[in-house]
Amino acid sequence: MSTIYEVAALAGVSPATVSRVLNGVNVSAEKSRLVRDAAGKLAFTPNRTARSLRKQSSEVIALVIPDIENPFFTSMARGVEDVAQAAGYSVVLCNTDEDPDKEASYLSIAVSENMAGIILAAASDHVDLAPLLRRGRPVVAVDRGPHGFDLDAVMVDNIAGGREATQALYDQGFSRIACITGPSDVETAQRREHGWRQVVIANGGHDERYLKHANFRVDGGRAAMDELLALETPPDAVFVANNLMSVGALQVLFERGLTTENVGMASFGDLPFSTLAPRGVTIIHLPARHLGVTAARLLIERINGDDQPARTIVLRNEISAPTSVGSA
Amino acid sequence: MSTIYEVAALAGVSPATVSRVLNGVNVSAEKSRLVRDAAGKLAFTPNRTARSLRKQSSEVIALVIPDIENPFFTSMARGVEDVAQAAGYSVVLCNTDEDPDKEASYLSIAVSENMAGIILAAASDHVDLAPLLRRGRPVVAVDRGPHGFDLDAVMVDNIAGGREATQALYDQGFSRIACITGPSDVETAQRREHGWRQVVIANGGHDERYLKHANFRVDGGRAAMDELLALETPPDAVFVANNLMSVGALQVLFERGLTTENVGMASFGDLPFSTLAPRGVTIIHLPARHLGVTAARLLIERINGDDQPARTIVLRNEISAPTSVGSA
DNA sequence: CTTGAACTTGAAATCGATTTCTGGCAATCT
DNA sequence: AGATTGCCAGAAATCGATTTCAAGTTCAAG
Repeated sequence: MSTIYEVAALAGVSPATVSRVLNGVNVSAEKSRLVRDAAGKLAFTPNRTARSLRKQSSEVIALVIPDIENPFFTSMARGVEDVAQAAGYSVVLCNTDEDPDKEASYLSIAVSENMAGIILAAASDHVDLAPLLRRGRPVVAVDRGPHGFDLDAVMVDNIAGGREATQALYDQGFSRIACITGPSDVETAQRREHGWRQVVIANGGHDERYLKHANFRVDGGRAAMDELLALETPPDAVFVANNLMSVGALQVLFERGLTTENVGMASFGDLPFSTLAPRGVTIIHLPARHLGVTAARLLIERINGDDQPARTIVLRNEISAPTSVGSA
Repeated sequence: MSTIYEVAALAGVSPATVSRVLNGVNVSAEKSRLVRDAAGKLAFTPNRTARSLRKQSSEVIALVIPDIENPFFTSMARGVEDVAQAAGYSVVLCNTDEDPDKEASYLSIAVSENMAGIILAAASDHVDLAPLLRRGRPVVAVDRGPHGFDLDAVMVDNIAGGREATQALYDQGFSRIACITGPSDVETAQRREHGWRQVVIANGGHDERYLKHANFRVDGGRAAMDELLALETPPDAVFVANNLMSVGALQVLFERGLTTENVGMASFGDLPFSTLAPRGVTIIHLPARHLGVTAARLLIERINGDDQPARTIVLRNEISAPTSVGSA
């Protein structure tokens, strides 16, 4: 690998001039050509580490997500990537596994690697962003809010979604509606549950035994559904607060020979590869890709020096009723 | 953010000593304590960019994959991450979208960011790894082979898998067996097709119109299935060479009111969230996570200086017959 | 003809760590 | 006692780019 010094030597100019040519600063046409020729001949690629050390910033943005195996987040990642790529940034994906320690570690790496900015779907309520912000690194919160920090955020309306989903189940004729939500210290879990609670209370159907907390994964959905069905008076419908738990809940249903006509279901978030999914499930569709696109746009604006007050953007969810229930 | 110089000043020692304490080199207990105290007081984190510039290497490994939205690859990523994490490395995920240019760009970034090593599921047959290898950066090929380079590789047996899947369809009583495979310049696509071809020829059922190339995604599977069903004499079964295309093919089937009893199906690779998937599909299960784990182990051995000749590890696939067809 | 504004260019400082080189000091061996 | 070995720690060089500073040119205005 060649350095700027070797290019300079071959072109017969100073390293400073080579740097200027590379960065498009005023240089005479002739020297510019000399440098380009030399660089081509040596297959020169500037060392990003050195550049980043000097400039105190790199063209990399970090996307920190809690579960890389959840299609919701990979879809979001795609959105981020497409925007970032077009703006000349590369994206590194950091998977925290909902673990605050892993999250802290990745954030600290982001600082010490001089990354240009961070898009964060926070694992914990208690992230410490102070070191990042002190260094002037822009951070955009996505999916999960900016816990006490003054940040741009891109969200969906979790409470409204929880309400709509629950109401839809009542509208379909169910009356004992349970809720399987995520870990109690995760904001999205709290809010979706909150939406459910509002509606069941309004309908006089509130029963605290119908509320289950689980991890946001398939096995969590399974376990919670098992518990619900084991109750003395099991619910006749369930609002499940994320896509993967819905998969788990459906598995349990089918394994017991039940269908969504016996036990109604509404899922917050599209079932992954949903065309393989059973009909009869009400879905709150989340604009996953669009969340990513929007977050990336905001971040890049901030990187480019925009310093207006922090914005929170709430994207709309769409609800789709099940196709067969009601018609059959 | 504080630097090693500030820590040195506060501790009353030289920067060199601070560095030595951080790296566990011989330093007297007393100075060591002074340095630790000072570092703690300043919340000092070493600047990775500077370290990496000097050491000519970082603790980051790049995982380059063609499709981040494919659960096969994210599952592999999880495997890589777990091993890397435990060994003190962080993993950055690079999504090439099967685009050789994006791939080349990410590989070049990997070099110029001094990354410790690369795990590559190559998009194209014609990757140029020479610059990487010249710099002594270890590269491990995963899922797709090392095209002409002398690399460690971790693979599954694509030809055997194609054969088994096709044979299973014959065994289930189907006779006109089509193949939906990936892009013709992707090695895994070629080999899975090759396995299919061997078996259909052996059974005297070869018909070139039954071979379709598509991209490795859901829409590719849809398009190919549409074309197959539009043939004068459509096939009565299909071997689909990857998981996402199987999803697409199944969609088309169901939309036309057909089932896997009318048109048999075998999928190379688990259907994503397969418990939602229809029964009646023969599956070649791929050890996705294990591929990642193995690749990461090999890579870390190389990073640590192992220089035995290149190894190729082939992991076993398992086939599972459909549960309902044949029993029903 | 002089002055200075505008533009190129190179030398050298800089980013923040690691590492080599070297000197000082104490312990060990003749 | 004198020579040798070994350890510790500071000064300075180093990684490879960018950027500041200052010098040298050219050209137009006064």
